[in-house]
Amino acid sequence: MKPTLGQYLASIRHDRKMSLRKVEEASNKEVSNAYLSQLETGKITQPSPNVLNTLSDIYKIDYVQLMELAGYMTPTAARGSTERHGRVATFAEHNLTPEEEGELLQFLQFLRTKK
Amino acid sequence: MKPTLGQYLASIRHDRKMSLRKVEEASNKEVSNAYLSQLETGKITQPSPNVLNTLSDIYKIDYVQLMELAGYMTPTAARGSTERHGRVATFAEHNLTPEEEGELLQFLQFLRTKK
DNA sequence: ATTGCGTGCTAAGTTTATCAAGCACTATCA
DNA sequence: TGATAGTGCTTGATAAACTTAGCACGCAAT
Repeated sequence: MKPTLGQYLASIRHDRKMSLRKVEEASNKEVSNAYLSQLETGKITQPSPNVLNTLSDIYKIDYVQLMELAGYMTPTAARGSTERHGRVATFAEHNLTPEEEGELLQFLQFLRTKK
Repeated sequence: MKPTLGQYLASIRHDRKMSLRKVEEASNKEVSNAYLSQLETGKITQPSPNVLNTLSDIYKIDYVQLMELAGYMTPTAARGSTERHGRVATFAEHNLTPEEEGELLQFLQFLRTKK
């Protein structure tokens, strides 16, 4: 299953070690903690681009990436550029430790050998 | 002075000499004529990016411009679009499928919550 | 124990985009 | 005239985004 917007937002927030209310505060109340929770638990799947923008701002992640995860047309996608897989959720934003990197690689091997 | 989204859409449609129902048809019913009317008369100010995309497609106008007129943040306006994390994405060269990305993300979350 | 805070989450409400149906008007043509 | 079809627009309903208030838990210190 392709990562959902909620999954991705949650994983990023955990990586940044921020609480829901911290993010709310960092957004100047533009995004309430309750709303963020609904986003991360998948109860809301298509937040307004403005919300996505403030989140990408806080987390320092790519805005267009969030737009794509939310199922919105993006300017690059609109130009008919082929959407290559692997471009959506690179793990560069997750501040992986070397240990985690190793575990993930191992898990990836497992995934691919079992196929 | 910048026109409103509705004004702009209406002027473009008139220029293209299309009726509301023609546009509806050209969009494969993705945009109803009733909805378009409300858009042009300013009763709806923030249509979904997907709607804007199909309209920009039909009228052959710039998608990003419509996004801006609708009051949405655009990738070029959002800072960090030129930045693009300089760090190497560890898994970038692994050609991950969306499915694999999802599984890896989930696994990473598991790794971090078990600590 | 209990006060108190921080955590994520939910329940119920308001607002808004979106659709289907249909109205009022005009023009065309029998 | 009357029928038909095209025009923009409105109305009423629904779904989904968003808000506000508050719950329930865990945890630390009193």
